[in-house]
Amino acid sequence: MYNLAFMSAGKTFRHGQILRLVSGERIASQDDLRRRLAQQRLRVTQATLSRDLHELKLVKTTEGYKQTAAISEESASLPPLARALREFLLDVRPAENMLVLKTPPSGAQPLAAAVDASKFPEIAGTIAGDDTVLIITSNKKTRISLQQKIEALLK
Amino acid sequence: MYNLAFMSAGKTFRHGQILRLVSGERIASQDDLRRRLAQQRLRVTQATLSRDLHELKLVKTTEGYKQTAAISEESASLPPLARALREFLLDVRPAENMLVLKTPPSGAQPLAAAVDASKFPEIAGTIAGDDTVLIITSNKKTRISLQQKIEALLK
DNA sequence: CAAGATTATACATCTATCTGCATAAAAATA
DNA sequence: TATTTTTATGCAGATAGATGTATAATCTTG
Repeated sequence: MYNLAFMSAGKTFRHGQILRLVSGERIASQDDLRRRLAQQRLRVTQATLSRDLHELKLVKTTEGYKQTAAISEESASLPPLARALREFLLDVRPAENMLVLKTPPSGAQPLAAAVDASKFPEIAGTIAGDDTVLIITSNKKTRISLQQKIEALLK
Repeated sequence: MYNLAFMSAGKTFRHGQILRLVSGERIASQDDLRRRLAQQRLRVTQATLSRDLHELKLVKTTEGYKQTAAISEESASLPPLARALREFLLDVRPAENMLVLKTPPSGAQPLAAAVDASKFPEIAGTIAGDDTVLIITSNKKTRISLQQKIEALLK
């Protein structure tokens, strides 16, 4: 069965198609976009597209919806830190003025990105491998402060 | 020993704590595990732990719940640490609660994998670049202890 | 084998996410 | 400004995942 509103191709795929469409042609309105997507059997309502465009940080220009060139790559859509922690964090290991976060394989980079984006004043820098994120703080006290904040996000 | 008083969180973090617990002590039953987790504020029922252990592919042995043979084989397929050290280690550089291992180009990743597999209790985490492995320990004393063990393996 | 201990699971609940519908809010246009 | 077009959002229903309860199934031990 295809797309009966709920179990369809999924939001992620739709987002990809939206990005493809807006980069290739002039999409003048959300209803325009709705019609173009419907042509490839992606049937959703304008309300959903309003939310999609917001999540994708697309803005309306005279050339139709476009990515904000400057911001397009990075800050586009990092999940909030609490979310990343819930998804990736396996263990927290304090070590003097550092904090080691353990993740499943391949989890360290996305978690580190979320940590970086949160811009904690305690953090001097982070380094991530495959399953390990190393957070460096200026001293032990700041590490404790940071650790408390991170632990608070887990509940 | 790492974290003492910890928080309640999602399934991922609980899984990480379960792995940490079973690798460090004998967990004889699911109720045992439940009690140990409860000590760090992770309160779940035996039913949930039954599901967790299945997802983590932990099996009950006379030594308590442990990783399966499949994963044991994988870690067994890694060269023993002593061998990796002899093959790759160029220099050992202590730095407070850290130990920096220098290797020839491309030597850091395999050496770090061997270090990880050895599961030293002193190690909070490791991060490897191309010719440098950074090992984080909880404090200077544990770093000294680890350093002695590693240097002993070189003889 | 029987009794107790341990583990697995069917079912219901709770929560989070996604979506459509209806409509409010805002923007564009006449 | 009034009307029309476009976009945003409150609300409710659907779905999926996680978990507790109760209980069934299995294992251990005497």
